[in-house]
Amino acid sequence: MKDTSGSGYDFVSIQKKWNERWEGLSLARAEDFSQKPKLYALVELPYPSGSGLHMGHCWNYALFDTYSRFHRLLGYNVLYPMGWDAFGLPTYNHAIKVGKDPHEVSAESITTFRRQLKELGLAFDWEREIDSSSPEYYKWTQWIFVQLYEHWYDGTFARKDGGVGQARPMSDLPIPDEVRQKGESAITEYKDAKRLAFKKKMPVSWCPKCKTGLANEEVLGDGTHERCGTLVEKRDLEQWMLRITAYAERLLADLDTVDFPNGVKAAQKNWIGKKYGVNITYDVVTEDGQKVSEVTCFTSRPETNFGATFVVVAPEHAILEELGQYMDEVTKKNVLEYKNTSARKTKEQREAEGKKKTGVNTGLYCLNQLTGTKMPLCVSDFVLVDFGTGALVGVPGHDLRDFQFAQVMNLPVVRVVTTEGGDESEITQESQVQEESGVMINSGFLDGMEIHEATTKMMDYLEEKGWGKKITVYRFHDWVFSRQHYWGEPTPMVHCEQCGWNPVPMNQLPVTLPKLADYRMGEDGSSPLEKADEWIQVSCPSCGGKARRETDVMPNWAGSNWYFLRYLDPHNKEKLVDQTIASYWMPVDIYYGGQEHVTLHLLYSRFIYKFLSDLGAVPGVEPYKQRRNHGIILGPDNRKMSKSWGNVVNPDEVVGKFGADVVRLYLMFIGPYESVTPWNERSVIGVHRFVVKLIKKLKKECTVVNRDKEVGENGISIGLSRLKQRVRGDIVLLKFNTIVASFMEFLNTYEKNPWPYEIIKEFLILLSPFAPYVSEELWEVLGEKGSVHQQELKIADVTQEVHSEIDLPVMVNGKLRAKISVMSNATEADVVTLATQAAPQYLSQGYAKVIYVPGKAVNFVVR
RNA sequence: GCCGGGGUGGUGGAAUGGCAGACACGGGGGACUUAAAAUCCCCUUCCCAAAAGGAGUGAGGGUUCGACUCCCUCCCUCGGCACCA
Repeated sequence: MKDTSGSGYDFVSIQKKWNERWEGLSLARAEDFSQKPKLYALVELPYPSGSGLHMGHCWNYALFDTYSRFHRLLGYNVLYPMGWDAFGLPTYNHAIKVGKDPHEVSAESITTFRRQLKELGLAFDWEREIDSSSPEYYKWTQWIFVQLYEHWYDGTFARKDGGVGQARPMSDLPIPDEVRQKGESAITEYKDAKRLAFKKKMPVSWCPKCKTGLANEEVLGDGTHERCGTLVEKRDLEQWMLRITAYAERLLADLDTVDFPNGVKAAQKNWIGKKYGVNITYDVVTEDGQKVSEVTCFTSRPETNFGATFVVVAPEHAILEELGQYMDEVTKKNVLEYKNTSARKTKEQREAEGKKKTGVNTGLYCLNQLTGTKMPLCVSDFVLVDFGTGALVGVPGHDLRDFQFAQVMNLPVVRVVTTEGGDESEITQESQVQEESGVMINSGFLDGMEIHEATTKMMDYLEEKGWGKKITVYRFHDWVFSRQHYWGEPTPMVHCEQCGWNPVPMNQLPVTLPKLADYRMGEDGSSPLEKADEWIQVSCPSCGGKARRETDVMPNWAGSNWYFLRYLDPHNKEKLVDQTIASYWMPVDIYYGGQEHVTLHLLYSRFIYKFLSDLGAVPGVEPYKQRRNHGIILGPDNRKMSKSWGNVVNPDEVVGKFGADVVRLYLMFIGPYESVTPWNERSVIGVHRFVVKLIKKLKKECTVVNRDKEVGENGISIGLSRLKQRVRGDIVLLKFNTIVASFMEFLNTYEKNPWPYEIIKEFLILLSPFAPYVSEELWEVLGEKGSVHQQELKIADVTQEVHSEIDLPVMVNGKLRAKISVMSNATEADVVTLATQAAPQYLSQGYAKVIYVPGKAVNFVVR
């Protein structure tokens, strides 16, 4: 395809020539504090993998390269940066596979990526390039961690911006007297329980293939690791955790202030899963009524509590151990066995069980204060230990799952809500279980009330009596922030036998990742850094005694949480980012990235930004003003591109075959920016034809061009001004596909017309963000000096548009019957007269009414 | 089950209250050529032999002079969440 057809399009030498010439021009340099309006356009930074750039990257970056270039032409100070999310599992796994040092593998991949991006003609501000795995960068990732460790969340603190809740230094943490009285270790324990970064032993998801713990967000709905597809297990591990749940309320509320797609907002709300309800505490009693403990149940529907007949706790619930002493030996054994069996159940087994609940009775009871009855206390794995309190109060008459459990366990069912029509019959089957509507009965002071009205009444009542406490619970959890592998930021913490955990002092950051002879993971899941003896041994920052470094590293999200801030001030040695520079550029005006990051990166980085905002380190409270998700480019066979399908389209190959401009234009033309569309080489050829035709036409026009030729008010001039309007309107909406169509339409329409010099010049400026090489080449052919990319794009105001002759549809009762040709500013009377003549056969009986919408249509209403 | 997208020719897709199918692919016919490739011209939603005409944007109803577009009911499909109390 390399100019074999005599097309005059030798893209190889054109690209080579301009890549060299552009090198010194800094076409994409963003200037801090420029008087021009700023535009921060951000694309997700890639993790550089061994296989090179994939088509999805190209799509993502080419579209926003065009967006950025276009705004530069309009006079914006545009920041469009690029960097490398080089830490993390993909690079690490690849290094292990090829048996090299991850440092080396990562550097090689970055070199490939950078070359490929440049060959696509992407104009990034390379002076701001960052690498999350470089010590200069991860010094600040570690600094953020230390700050989290050194802060606690005050949920009642009145913020400057009028909101409530803020992170505050540990030194401001009030220590309650009862804690103080217990002494130093109690105070330390109390403090540790409040920190935003804290260590906790807990069951975490564990990937047996990657041999590391995972955050809940990294485990897919089917229970597999989102990176490698392996079924995850649960393991008890000591992990560093980040208290993201402290920010739940603000993460939810501030969604209303940003321009994100509905789906993204909904997914984040779903993920956070806020629920309002009440925690009711019940006395646990033995058969003969002796109180032995208490259990707290969360419920969002307390109004049905007169119908509560049992309490169920999760098999892992801590209370069971304590209650063991009050159970007989057989019961105790049953409970333990049940716990072990359910721990071994896979997700599939649970799903297969479906409605068929399982459980055991503890022989103990909970006292229902409302009815004075003793409710059996049971154990079942349909109760989740990590939602609410891990215990629930069963109302089998009005909750389907409770009913199913009652059936299996032979527990009584009491009706407290009537079905439609006032049905008060006994509930004996699932279909009778009423959850959403009805009137209260058998419920004392609630009788006669509509069910939802009774909810608040009951909450108030329980609180008044001191039996319950209103509470908001969240579905999501604190963020597991430790990984037992090598290729990540070392966690900047030191453990001393005497003083416990201490953060590495600021002046000793970064804690650099040591090189290892063998950087593979231990078979037992131990961190590879355990092998770095010298590195581990340090003196305690607090007492100077012997201490050990933390050997777990941070997850791959750690570096990408805040990377968009480092682009602003990439070489700052004193601070993460200079406040005044950040105030100039932030927030990110538009952020374009993948749907898969919605509850991962996008939520995490909003959390970290809010924390940094609490520290006063960054302006505002939200990092991204506008977010758009890109779609997916499928293989030509309509399946997801994958090596196993053999349907991967390699960017190097297509750029080599068609040239960068054609690939860029095709990526825009392929469909809407968020669509899921197959790659179609036939369609690439369509775009190639357009480019060749354009070059042919313009080269011809350039040689016959007469610089004095009048532009005048001819068709092509009006056509070009309309094209400009369309391009400008569509680029704001990211409708790149229709823009390319408009360019094609323009060429088709005016292919036979002469193109005056001024028209060619303006056309090339308009085209330059879309096809940077071709337009620059033709700019030179035209005899222009300088770069087409440094010109100013002038777009006239819509109102100044010249009136011209247009086709106007003539409709009768909304049906198209004729067309007339009128001036776009013609008077209604003239239009109606013309229209009447155009469709006489439909108007012979006269008409009742005429509606004229200038420029759109004229419609006669005939009755 | 809940939440969020989407459903338009043979295909990717245009049109967000005013000419349905822009633009492109594919297909058909023709020109050029010894031939092929490339290129150029014409046709290409469906029904009817054609014209005239009619039907038509997942289905049904509604609002409107006028609906792919707005409202209601339903179906299908993709994505997120889900034994979440």
